[in-house]
Amino acid sequence: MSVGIRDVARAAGVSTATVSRALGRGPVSDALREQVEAAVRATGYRPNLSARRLRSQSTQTIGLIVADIRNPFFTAVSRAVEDAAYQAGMRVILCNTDEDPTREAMYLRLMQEERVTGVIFAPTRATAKELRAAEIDFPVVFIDRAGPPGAHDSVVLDNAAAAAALVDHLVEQGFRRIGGLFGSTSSTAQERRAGYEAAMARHGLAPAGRAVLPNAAAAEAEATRWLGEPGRPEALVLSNGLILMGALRAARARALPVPGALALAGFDNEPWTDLVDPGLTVIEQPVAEIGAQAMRLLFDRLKAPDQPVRKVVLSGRPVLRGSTRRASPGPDRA
Amino acid sequence: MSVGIRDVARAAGVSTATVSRALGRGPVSDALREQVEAAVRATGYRPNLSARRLRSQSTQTIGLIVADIRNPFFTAVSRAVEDAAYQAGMRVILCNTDEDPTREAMYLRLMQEERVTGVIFAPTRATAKELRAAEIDFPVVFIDRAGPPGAHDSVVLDNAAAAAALVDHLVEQGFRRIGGLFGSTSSTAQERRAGYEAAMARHGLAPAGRAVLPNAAAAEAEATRWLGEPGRPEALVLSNGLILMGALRAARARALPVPGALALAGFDNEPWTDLVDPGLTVIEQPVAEIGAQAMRLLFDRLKAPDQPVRKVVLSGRPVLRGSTRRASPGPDRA
DNA sequence: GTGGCCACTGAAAACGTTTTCAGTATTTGT
DNA sequence: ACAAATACTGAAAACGTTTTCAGTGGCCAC
Repeated sequence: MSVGIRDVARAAGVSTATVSRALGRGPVSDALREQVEAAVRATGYRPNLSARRLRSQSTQTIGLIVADIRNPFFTAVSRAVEDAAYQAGMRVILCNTDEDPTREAMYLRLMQEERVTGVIFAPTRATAKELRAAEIDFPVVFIDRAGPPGAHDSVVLDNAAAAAALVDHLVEQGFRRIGGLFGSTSSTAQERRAGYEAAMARHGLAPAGRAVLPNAAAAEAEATRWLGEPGRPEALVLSNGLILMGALRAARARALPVPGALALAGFDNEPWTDLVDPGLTVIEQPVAEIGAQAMRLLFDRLKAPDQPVRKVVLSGRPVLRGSTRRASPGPDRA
Repeated sequence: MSVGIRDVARAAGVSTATVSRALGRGPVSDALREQVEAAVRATGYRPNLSARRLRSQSTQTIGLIVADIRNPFFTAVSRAVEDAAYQAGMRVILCNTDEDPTREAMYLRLMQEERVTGVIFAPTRATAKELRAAEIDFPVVFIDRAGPPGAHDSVVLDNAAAAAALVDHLVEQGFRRIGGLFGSTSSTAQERRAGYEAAMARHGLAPAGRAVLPNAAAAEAEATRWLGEPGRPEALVLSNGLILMGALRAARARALPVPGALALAGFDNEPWTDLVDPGLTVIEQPVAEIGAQAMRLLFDRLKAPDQPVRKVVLSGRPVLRGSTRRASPGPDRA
């Protein structure tokens, strides 16, 4: 049926071992190597990767486990990861957890069965906390979100600083009643909330943070509710692109002019954020860099399994747009 | 080192064959099945999928080859495909071709080596044309784009009708000098262009279509150039979401009010298209349905390899928004 | 009581490679 | 010129499963 290495060996008049070596990097004379290559062309041979993986005990496969590939942040990161992986001759298995710890556990088990070389993982807080390196047979690099210090390599944003930068900017623009809407499932959202609260405190303002499921629908619902309450915030900090979108929809639904009645500042410099009117002030994350760094951490870990755990912290870049423009001429400098 | 089926067999006091059957669906007595399950728990056994695939000659893996996962259309489709695949106990290998036939060929070869069960593929025109079923060992379902009739199963939009609907709408709104910007690499963009030209002809209008690489940057550059020319169009039809975004940026760059000086109508009802001002008129594609249908076609084909080739044609849903609102009070009804 | 069937089980082969091991021919060192 | 190292090669083992094949024992029908 399918042509195997035996057929190539027969066609080339050599042993299967020689064919294997000619295709790999074993020592083979130039003459035989050419014979083998000719035989490969003649037979149309394609190696069977399942067999190769089994015998060589090296799957050349990495798992990429994220919340939802439809979140543009993860889309971009995944593209970067895949590019790096294919370039290194590895495959990627992509899994969407929808922020569900049960599915996370299921996919981690699947990764075990796949005998993956390593995993890049954006875990929920629940899983990040309990995932001990001892339970799994492959290195894990946390991405976007970190676990307890020292457990796994990770590449994250300086979330607290980024959130604080947004608050500082809002305060500087004259806003005072600044609320925050943060994802409920990730450590990253928590850090952003902490950064927000610290900055508010530093300015002598009362923080008002709320947690929502990190998707646009939940964020819109919560924001719409909030904006209907008395004493509603005059500015909002939103902990990711989906929540930012939800908040913008809520402002539209409540017919609140931005930034006149409500200023918005969020995360993720998605392509549409400068197309809306006004443009949205956001923290731009270095998405490609995050993916590439994660792969680098993973490769380094594979090369040196016992080196100390590393945490790469990248900085966000504030992109200031109209959604946070000064509310009033800002007189209260005294 | 790692615990294998032999260890489980030893722990359970049975043969490896019995373990395999107990875990699969072979006939095993209840007593032994329980022993095996206990042994699995005790040893922490996880089957090795590489070995399983090799022996069973069934990889339970499908390839998904698209232009770029960062195109929201493909993002959404891929999520649907992956959900269906995992639900059926299959893995997905995702590949980005960037519309490059060389990369397409490379990934198709990779799919051969993976011995995938099937492939879902959004090919460039070049590859779609030359990909004969004889050359490959697995069924292929074309998605979003079709090849020559009868070669492969496919699920596509009724592109010509959708593009014509946009033209009809624009004409009805009083626009006459309607241009079109279409992707240069896919059969789908070509069909949309054909639909556009047919509709223009039907209305007695002169078509003015141009082709660009289907990405936002290229589209913006071309549109900006076009809008600077004398006799520039007063409306544009854009063949996908990226090109639509590029055109909107071009309008902004040229400071042309939409729809006052330029109406825009495009494809892909992405979340941001109703957040910009004015909202963008688009054809909404049933993205989840496309992914699900592709999987269904693939499974059907696997069950009945010799059934006639099928082509599923889905309809787009026009979503009319402000970007195509009547230019003038539309007096010329006579 | 015996033949036949059924339900279950284990030994061993098989999947398609890579890798080990042992060997041969050739080259190098002295 | 000879020992030793080097460069290459093939036979066979190994990777961890599933599947085939050949039972074994129990049960039923006669």
